[in-house]
Amino acid sequence: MANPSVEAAPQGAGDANARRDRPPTIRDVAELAGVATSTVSRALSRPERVNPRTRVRIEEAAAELNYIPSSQARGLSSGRTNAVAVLVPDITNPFYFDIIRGTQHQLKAAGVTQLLVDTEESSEMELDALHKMRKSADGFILAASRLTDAQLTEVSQTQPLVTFNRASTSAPTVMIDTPSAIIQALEHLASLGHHKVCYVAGPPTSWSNQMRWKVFEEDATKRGMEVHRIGPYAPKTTSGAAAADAAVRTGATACIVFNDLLAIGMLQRLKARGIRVPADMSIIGSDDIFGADFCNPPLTTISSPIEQAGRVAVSMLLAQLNPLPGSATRKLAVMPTHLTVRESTGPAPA
Amino acid sequence: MANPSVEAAPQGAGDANARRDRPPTIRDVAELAGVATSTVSRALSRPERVNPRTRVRIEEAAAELNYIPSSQARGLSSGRTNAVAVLVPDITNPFYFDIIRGTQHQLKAAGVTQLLVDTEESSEMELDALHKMRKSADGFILAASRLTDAQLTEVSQTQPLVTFNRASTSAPTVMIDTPSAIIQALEHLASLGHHKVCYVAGPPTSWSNQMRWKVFEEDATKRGMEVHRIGPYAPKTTSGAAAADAAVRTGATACIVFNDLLAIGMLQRLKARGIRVPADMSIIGSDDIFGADFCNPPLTTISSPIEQAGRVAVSMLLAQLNPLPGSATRKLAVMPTHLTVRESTGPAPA
DNA sequence: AAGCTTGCGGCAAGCGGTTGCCAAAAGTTG
DNA sequence: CAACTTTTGGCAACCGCTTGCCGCAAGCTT
Repeated sequence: MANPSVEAAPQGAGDANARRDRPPTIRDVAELAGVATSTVSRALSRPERVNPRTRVRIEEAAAELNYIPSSQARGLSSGRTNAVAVLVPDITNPFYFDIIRGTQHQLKAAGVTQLLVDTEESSEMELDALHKMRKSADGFILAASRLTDAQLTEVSQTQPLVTFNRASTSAPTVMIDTPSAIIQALEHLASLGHHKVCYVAGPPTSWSNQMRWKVFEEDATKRGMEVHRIGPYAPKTTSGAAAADAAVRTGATACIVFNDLLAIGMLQRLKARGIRVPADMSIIGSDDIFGADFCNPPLTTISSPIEQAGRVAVSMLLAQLNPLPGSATRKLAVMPTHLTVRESTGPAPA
Repeated sequence: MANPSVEAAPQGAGDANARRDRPPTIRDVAELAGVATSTVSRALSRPERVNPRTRVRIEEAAAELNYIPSSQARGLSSGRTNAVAVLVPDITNPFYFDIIRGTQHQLKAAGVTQLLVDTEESSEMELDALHKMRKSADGFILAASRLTDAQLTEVSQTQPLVTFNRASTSAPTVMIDTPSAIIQALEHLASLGHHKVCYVAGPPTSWSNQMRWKVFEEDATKRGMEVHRIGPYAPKTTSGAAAADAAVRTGATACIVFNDLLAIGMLQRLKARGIRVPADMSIIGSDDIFGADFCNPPLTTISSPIEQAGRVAVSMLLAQLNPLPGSATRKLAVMPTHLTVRESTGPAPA
């Protein structure tokens, strides 16, 4: 631009800004700007540390060369990777997609790379990932962690992390307000005249599963309902058939199901068996995943802003990584829930 | 293990393998094994280059220290990052979930990190990501790339990549056998007695959208059908309402829809308007995403092994990255498709 | 036994940045 | 204008690992 004649002779031997075959390094920029690499480095990462005039020169040089700092090298010397790992138990589960979406969004906004890991519902894989990636990520977001409290505590001492849907005394946490949700759901069922209710349990290692059951039992008992529990089931639609059959045998007229996947599976099975929902049995899912609104019948379910939860988790993690002097880091965020009533719940059969 | 007495005195001051506060480096391993760092490096990455006895010693030392090489450092010096970036136009779309799953799976199996990027349906963001990440990823998988042929060609000269669902002469590609699928779908409709068919178009920048329309028009015309086209629509359920209304106005009795998301949205709208599917109108989607089997009515759709496509894409990319002397790298993989007939298609209204 | 391979391991120079420390330059002050 | 403080920028030592090159020692050949 500034020197078209050079453009015209791109192969000039002594060309100062001759295109190297390799991408430009900080050294190229330094040379072009006539400063030392250290100055370039500072101009780019701590602009206030450098004279505005110099900075502008450097920025121009960088722009001209189309310079992009190597995150590898930066990571090596600074110890920071500018990446965050998000660990989910099952990438297959639409529920986690929402959270992944949230984290992805927020991380991207912060210019941080997301490293996605599927831990396959296994605490070993989770620990393993945590260990293996300790140098390649600045922090971790553990969605529905399968770790024990002790493991969690230990890990959180070494690496910055925030847990999602898994209470922890040691690490910041973002949670779904499950108790409130279950109570809302039971209230809804009670108002429809249901007396026999059944909790359809998910994975035993899931903390939120335990929570849900606990609140369910307490509150349903308090209401004088007959409470049943079946499970555990894998949180997949394919487990729904067995769950539906078992649920029917309990004699309950309404089920609160660990998650929507399972609930949708149950819906399918019930339909196949000719058991009408909600006329014969009401079903309440949890999570309001993609599909809950258009399955048949549309599923009454516990909704919460999962994607936003992902964003919040990222914010909390980033706050932990770059603590602002002023603000204390938040240790807990509870996401509100509400019951989205659709067509899978109705009056108890007479 | 080999020396329990040391175990018993973990705080011994002169302890050779005293726990450093920092994670062990290759130097620590070298020291413990009594060799040079270069030897450790080789023992770990090119085992045949080192004497079996030495190698064992090194491996033991590494295991004892719980050594994990820093991918950063490794990347810096070797130029390889052991990471692959997967670029999808919209992480929100369940279709891409399947492919992400596939790539994630296969990459993990190969010990490669997946870098997930949402390009937001924009070719600029795509180019940008491609550029910014050129040093942080060894290769790229471009799902449904929005780039022009020229851009694609240019990019593929600098970086190893494979495209998915986007033909390219310059880069290896894995494709869905769209023509066959569309023909199957039309055949299905023809056999049900439909004569007026409508293509509901997706994003104009989508190559597969163009392909689908092209084949649709050709084949439907050949069959003497009356062909309509509406759109473009954003490939989301929310666009389904407008699409449904427009489709009805065309007078067509059957629609082939760009993708399931849009199709499901149409289903909802048609139901709301009291237009029965399939009695009044038949709908065929594409992709067989999560939810297509349990929406109402269950969607007849074009299925293909998307997740497997993701795996294949990874294989092709890895083959490109580590070419085996023997085998030539495959330039094209076409994934088979079939029509999954469910309940959204039926005989043409009389 | 002398001369040659061959296998194995070490040396040291990077890879592309960051950063502590220091000196020169610039700005202040009396 | 000298003495002092504050900016500003350069030097150079890493960060942890890879790799080209070299030399030594053991195994072969004739």
